[in-house]
Amino acid sequence: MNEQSCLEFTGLEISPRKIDYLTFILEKGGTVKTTEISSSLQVDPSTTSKTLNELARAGYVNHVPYRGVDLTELGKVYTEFLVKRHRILSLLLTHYGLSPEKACDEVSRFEAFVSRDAVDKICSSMGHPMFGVCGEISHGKCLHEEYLTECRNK
Amino acid sequence: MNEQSCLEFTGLEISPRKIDYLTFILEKGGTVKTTEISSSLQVDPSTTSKTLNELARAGYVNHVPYRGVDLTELGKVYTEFLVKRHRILSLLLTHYGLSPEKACDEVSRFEAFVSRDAVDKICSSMGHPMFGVCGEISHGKCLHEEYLTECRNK
DNA sequence: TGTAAATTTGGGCTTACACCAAAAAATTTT
DNA sequence: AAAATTTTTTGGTGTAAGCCCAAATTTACA
Repeated sequence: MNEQSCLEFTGLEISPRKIDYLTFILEKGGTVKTTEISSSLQVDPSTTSKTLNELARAGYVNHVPYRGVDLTELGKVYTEFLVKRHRILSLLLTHYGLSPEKACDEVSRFEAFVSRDAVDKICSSMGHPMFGVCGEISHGKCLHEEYLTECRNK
Repeated sequence: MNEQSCLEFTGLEISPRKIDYLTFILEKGGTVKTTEISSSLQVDPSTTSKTLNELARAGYVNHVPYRGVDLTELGKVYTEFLVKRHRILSLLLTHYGLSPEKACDEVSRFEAFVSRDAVDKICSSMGHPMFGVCGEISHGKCLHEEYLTECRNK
């Protein structure tokens, strides 16, 4: 995976449920076992096993059978975007009178269908906030030109 | 369908594609033929026929076989909400730097998963705007108490 | 009335997601 | 180290939402 990989996704590649898998793996960190994911997401281990294979085939995780998974470089970059998207959108909704909890729930339902492009626009329109309602917002390694320029001019 | 029917939905009842069917039927008005829907949504008539049956079973349309469909009272109220949601969310996104067209496209992808409750909060937080980027925003027959009170006090 | 057009039905395919049972691999226990 | 237990995977199934094609049905019209 090269350095431009962060520019090569729309944010619409992953289904809602796979977002849960990836963010769990990112938050847990390191190598994660099938059972840990299964009990966290409350699904049968066989379901986890199959989903992990799909995520591996798509290049987001390394899966060593019977051993566990960890994020690939693409997986890390991608999942950081997923987290950022979640936090930006949640923060946005709280600006319209939703409680942090409700905002989080609401966003979890639709975030998979919000493009990276839209998130970037919202993010810069909000002034690249550093904190959301459910954690720190990392602007990651994929800062877009506009923000880099802003930073340089500080 | 009684007068309270407008209070008995979450906004999450309908799949993305069915939204297209219902809004087309609302916009076309009156009784709509299978073929009209098919050519507008670019799907096989057999697909339309089956979807119409599902919408009829769910109570949103009256379907007279070989004749066409029209919205039930519930269908009208519900679809007016769908349109309002689309317009409120599109308007919202344009406030974050998205063009009207991009906002519309973006919203079309995720609107099905935004609850009525969230839409109501966003709507009142925006001051119940009357115009969106893709048409007039009707606040319909299901105005919530807060807005009714506001109106009474004007 | 008979043919053409519209519509529906039946069958099949895909994606996403889930479960269970059984096989396989790893781990733990004795 | 071998046996027993636990974890993980595989294979089979099922549901729900879409979609298409081909064939049957109904309507419309010439």
